Amino acid sequence: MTAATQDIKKKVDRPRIDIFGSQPPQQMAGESLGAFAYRALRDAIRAGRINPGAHIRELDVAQWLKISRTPVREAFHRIVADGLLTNGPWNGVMLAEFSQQQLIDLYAVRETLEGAAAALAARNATEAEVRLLFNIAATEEAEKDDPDRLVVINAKLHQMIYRAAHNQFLLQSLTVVVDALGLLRHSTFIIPGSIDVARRDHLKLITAIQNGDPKRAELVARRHIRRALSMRLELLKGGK
Amino acid sequence: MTAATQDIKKKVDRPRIDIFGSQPPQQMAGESLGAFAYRALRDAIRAGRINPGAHIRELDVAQWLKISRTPVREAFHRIVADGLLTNGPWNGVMLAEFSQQQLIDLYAVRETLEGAAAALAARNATEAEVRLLFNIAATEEAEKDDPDRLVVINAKLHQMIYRAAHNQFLLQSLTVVVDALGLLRHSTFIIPGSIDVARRDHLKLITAIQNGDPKRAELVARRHIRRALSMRLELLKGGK
DNA sequence: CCACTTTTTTTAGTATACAAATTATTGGCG
DNA sequence: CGCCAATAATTTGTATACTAAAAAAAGTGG
Repeated sequence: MTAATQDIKKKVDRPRIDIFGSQPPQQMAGESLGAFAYRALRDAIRAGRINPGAHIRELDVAQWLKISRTPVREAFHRIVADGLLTNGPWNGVMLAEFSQQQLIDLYAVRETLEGAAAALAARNATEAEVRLLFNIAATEEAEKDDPDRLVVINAKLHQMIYRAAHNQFLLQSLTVVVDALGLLRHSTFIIPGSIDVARRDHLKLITAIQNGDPKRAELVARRHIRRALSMRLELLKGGK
Repeated sequence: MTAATQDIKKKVDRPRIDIFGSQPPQQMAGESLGAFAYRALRDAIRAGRINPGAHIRELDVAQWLKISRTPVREAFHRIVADGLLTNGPWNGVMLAEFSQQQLIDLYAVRETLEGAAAALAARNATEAEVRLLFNIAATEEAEKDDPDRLVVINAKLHQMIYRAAHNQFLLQSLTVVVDALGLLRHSTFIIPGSIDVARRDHLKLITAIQNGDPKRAELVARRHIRRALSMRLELLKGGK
């Protein structure tokens, strides 16, 4: 081991998670504590209440949720498997954070899978599903001035396309990738004009699906994701 | 809930796993018991020592490995996340088994991802990696009469291509899919002629990668997987 | 004041005891 | 004999106590 490596290993600081003053969610009926802890942690992560790189301690989470460590550990393992948590340089888990290269790689996988989903949706979507897609697109149009809400609608739209592909494994793989990307704090919708571009992409994509045109659907979907990546990178360049 | 559904739920038989008379593996140095249990279970699954659909009990596994239930549960959760174990119709886990449609879906995802991996490998593979690929192909040629060994070599070759793509997330997604397919008992190499076809595919694929031709690499890879699926389905038709 | 060692504290790993839920068994009753 | 209820046995879910390992803090000698 080189001296430099040792230095790195010694100098890592592991800020304690500060974010657990917030109200914990409540356990739903028929939900095991393990599932509850899993949901609570994922929600906290999605909501951006945990800093990337922070050391997340079993006991802190257990006390936050007022349960024992056992179900918390279960939740930890599941989320590590999801790729949202990762084993830190020390022993214990931390919130994953991605380098720029990792971001590019992640988007490459997403482009591939979204393309496949779009093509499959063009083949397999039912009429009802197509109608639902247009409904969501209409909502998007209606809410075009509320970026926060658009993020949710956008996620729902994509999720619906994955469903329309009628392939559970594709859905699963895509969910993993998209969840990982959900770790990124700021939405790209704050970039001027990006909202309109995305909306036009969505309409073209849904139309291709309606027409049963897999080739075109795949093309549009892939271009849509490539655009999303370039916007993401632009955000990064401009000081996070 | 319909009457039929109830019937199904009541009539499921849940054979106990019988397979645990075998010698358990040994814990490696520096390996936690949780990791040990994970490895032991995965090995048992890969080796086909567990029947699909059998109810796998925490206590049985714990006693088999002579450890407590706690690390066994950890292993269970991880393998469930991998998709190799699944929650049975009752409460508890069982070895996953796929319907024909699920098989087709799984291969569809694999085709997409393998195609992407091949294309990326054509772009990103280093000279050393290409050399290694040709080495493995040579081994394949040398061992062409030993189907059992070929299964291993084949897996190694594909794994090497995934690596050569230099995209950790693609590698991850592919590993999940390929592992799930590894649950299928019999290799398609027992089909006469399949070995030669596969070998030719591999050579074409590696050559395309060497030439830095992503388009062709993707095409060859996708065709290779489609062929693998049709052989798999043929096996299924012929009475498992 | 700094490098190094020792002690203390913290944290994750594991075992076990117990609770809750589910499944199997038994014993009636028509 | 078959169906249902009541009870017993099994199995998973959760909490807690303990162990081992790692990190932080406090000493110690230069």
